[in-house]
Amino acid sequence: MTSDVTAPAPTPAVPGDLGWNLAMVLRGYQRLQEDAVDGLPGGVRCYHVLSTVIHHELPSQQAIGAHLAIDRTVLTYLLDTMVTAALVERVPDPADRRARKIVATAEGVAVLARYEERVAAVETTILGGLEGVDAARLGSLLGRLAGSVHRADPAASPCEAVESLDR
Amino acid sequence: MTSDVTAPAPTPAVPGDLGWNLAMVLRGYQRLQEDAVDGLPGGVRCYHVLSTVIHHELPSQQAIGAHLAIDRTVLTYLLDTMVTAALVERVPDPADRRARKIVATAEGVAVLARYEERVAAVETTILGGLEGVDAARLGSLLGRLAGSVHRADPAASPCEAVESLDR
DNA sequence: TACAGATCATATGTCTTTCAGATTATCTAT
DNA sequence: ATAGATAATCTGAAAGACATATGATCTGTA
Repeated sequence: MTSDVTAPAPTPAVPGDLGWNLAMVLRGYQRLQEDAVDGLPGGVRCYHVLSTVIHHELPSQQAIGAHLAIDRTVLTYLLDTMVTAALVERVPDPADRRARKIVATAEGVAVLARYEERVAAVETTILGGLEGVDAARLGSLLGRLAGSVHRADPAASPCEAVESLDR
Repeated sequence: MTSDVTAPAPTPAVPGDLGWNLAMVLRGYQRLQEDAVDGLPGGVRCYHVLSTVIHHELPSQQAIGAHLAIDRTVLTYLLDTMVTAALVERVPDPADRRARKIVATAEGVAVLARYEERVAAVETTILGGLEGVDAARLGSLLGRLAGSVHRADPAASPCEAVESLDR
């Protein structure tokens, strides 16, 4: 099997394989991630939210939910557990008192840093199925594709909020 | 600390981005696919099952369920709807009368052929965010990675059954 | 100012989906 | 022939997602 891919198989052999491959990889990734975030209240989603809060400073819960495709009603009680765990705080936005900005506590920042190492290890493990250069290539391609998908569907993520960090 | 491997950005900037990218692409894919399989009883999963039945001739429901990560109890009534729709039949395996081999009817084959065009179009659309060569490369890399993930976790898919087609 | 409509977070109830356990029939091995 | 394991099915309980309704607030308009 050579890896020159130009001519022979531009599309996977069977329609649907792309989805199967994506799902397979994502499933393996999530399984490892579940172990990696053990101890975090709220599980994987807590990690996602915490990471989002710290790395993209989104202005409202709604923006976070849209970014992660988490329903607002679900996000409410997910944040409850995170506030209880003292990872984040709900700060009323002075500019818009309906909205609450979610900010990480000092402990939240520390906790995220600790778990990011483990998640990074998970990614390394998953990508370990490919050689270094290919892994990097896949990451890059996937990132570009995700960006295009994200752009193609503004409904999934309100770009206003993300835009500032999107490039 | 140690994640600087070879190139400037082999790993996404933030741990978790890989998962976010995967989820984003998969979500976009599935959304399009849901429209594409409109009219198929049982939705996307029906397509998956039908495709699996026809392309990989697995010996039992259990093998199908493992391959697609569908719970056996769920598969039972999913197959019910497909049998009702005359897409597949449950054929008692003469070699093992506990097991039922799921075979597609002539109509099932025809229906799948029809929908495969639409799903292929979906994949083309999704991959349209990349240029041709890159799309092919991504497909190839993803396939290899999925294979490695699949092999790393024998629990998710009983390899006996799939092995013959897994090349 | 006053009002209407829209928006953010939350609370509540419904509804689908998932999952564990028990059941029946069958296979395998001793 | 008997015991234990396995394939499919059935049942009920638990979890999760989703739509809807509510209270507070913002925006625009007259």
